[in-house]
Amino acid sequence: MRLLKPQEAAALQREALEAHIVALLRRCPGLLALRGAHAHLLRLRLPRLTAAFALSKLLAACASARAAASSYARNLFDQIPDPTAFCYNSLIRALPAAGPALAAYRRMLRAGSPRPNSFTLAFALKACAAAPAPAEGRQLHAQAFRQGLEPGAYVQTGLLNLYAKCEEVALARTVFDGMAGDGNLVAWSAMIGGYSRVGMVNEALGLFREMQAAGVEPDEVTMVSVISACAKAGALDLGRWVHAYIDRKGITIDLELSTALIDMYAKCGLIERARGVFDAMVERDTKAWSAMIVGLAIHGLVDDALRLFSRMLELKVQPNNVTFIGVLSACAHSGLVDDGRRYWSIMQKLGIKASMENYGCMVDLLCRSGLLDDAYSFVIGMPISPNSVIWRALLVASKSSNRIDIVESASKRLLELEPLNPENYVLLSNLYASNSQWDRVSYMRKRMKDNNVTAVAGCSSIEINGYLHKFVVSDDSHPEIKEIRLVLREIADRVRRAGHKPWTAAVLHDVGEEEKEVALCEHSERLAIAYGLLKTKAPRAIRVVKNLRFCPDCHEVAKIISKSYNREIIVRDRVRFHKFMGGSCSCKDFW
DNA sequence: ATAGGGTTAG
Repeated sequence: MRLLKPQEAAALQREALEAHIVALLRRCPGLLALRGAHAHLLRLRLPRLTAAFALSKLLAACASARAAASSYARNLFDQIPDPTAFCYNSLIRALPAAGPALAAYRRMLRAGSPRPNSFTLAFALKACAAAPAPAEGRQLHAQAFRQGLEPGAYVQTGLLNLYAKCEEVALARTVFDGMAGDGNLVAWSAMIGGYSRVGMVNEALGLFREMQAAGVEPDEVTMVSVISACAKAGALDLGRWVHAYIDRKGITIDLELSTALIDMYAKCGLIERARGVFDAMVERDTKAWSAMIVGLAIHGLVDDALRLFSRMLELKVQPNNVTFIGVLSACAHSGLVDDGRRYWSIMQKLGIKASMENYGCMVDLLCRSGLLDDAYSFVIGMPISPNSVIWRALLVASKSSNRIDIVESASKRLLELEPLNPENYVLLSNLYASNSQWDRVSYMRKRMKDNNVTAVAGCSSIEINGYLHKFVVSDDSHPEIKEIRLVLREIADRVRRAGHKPWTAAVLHDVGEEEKEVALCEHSERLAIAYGLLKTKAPRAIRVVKNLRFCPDCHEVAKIISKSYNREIIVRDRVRFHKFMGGSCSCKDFW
């Protein structure tokens, strides 16, 4: 479009001027363009009324451009003589943080006029949901109620989403039930997303079924939450079905849905399908790349993960701390200490602030490579207080060392942080037992008893011919336990002969007495795999389902076993893997 | 009159 000259503007009617302003702002994608348009409008010396119109339109454009432009938006707002509700609403929408947005809302209430309308509330609620700021949201809810505002569909879904974002599923459900049967797709999606977020996958998937029964057609946003629930549940068959459903319904597989699918296939063990989805994408953002890199890393496809990361950098996609979780854990899986250190410094150079998980990856990498001293000084030098995962990693690594100082300080910190986690007592007790410090062992037992902590047995299960066989830690009552142990021994031999890295061997190390020294849950996991090999002779899929715990190596182990026995083993990983970063045992987190 | 709600990687 052609920009007007001041004398042309002066000759135009108000309607024509307003049309010019609207057309101009429609073509402004971001803050810079908006400032340009603003400058142009100032040059036109618009009449007072039209100038106010231009300012409110600018403010609205500023809000929808979602540019970090709080101060600019406030500035625009202050230039409007008698702000209308539209102006207030645009201002609230333009302020991304809950605090400033609510301050603008209160300012509106104090001014007495104009009165807030349903748009005002919807924007303010959205700000609270994005924060998330549950207390402020509730306050808003109460205030709006006192103001006698009619809760329309947008306000209701705003509230529902606020509670869903704050992980208050029961409250969200109350709002959802209150709007029952109005066929509001957004409400269904928000509720399914809320359940999925807190890991209530059965509720999420159940609600998806109810939604279909109610005749509400899902869209791609709904399907993101549904797929994400499948990923969290490790529900491969359902996930595949949902993918087919998406295709059948002609639902667009956009950036977000592709990312969710990559994550689902990777977590459910089908890394090639994940790769297929990634390759088919036309546009990939940081999250998509990260999902793929992390997926490859947990499958032990280290070279692929690192190659993909290089490609990401080449294509100038900005990595973040999550991307580096994938990169660093890939290095840890292959013992690439030097590479890991190099990536760590790349991360710093890129100005990415390391998260607790990033520190965990680095400690894991150093520990797995036997560099206990380096790991310890790394932990001591951390600018944030290390979490329990990190202390556990150090403890596991110092087991066969003589570093009593490390054991002492790590165990002290660990029990301070998590005095009620049975896993810690089991770990320490085993550690002291292996050093024959029996007084310490009984002291641990005593502390455990004093704190009323009881260990709950871990279990894994395997699906063979539709039957679910369950294995519980240290339960040897299985009628075929002797044969199972033979298979286990054979697996250990084959894995050793395959000449893979020692840290994988540790997972499948000797059975029998020594086994008690390794992580409790691994026992059941290994029994399940061994039983599967014992029972299925033909080269077919053995699926280890819903394991309560998987170490990061399990995909590598599965690969070795698959190759060596010529049978496909699909490992379903329903656990967020950063939780057990550190190669140690872990029980409580996974119940 | 103008505008609006739900989604993804750890």
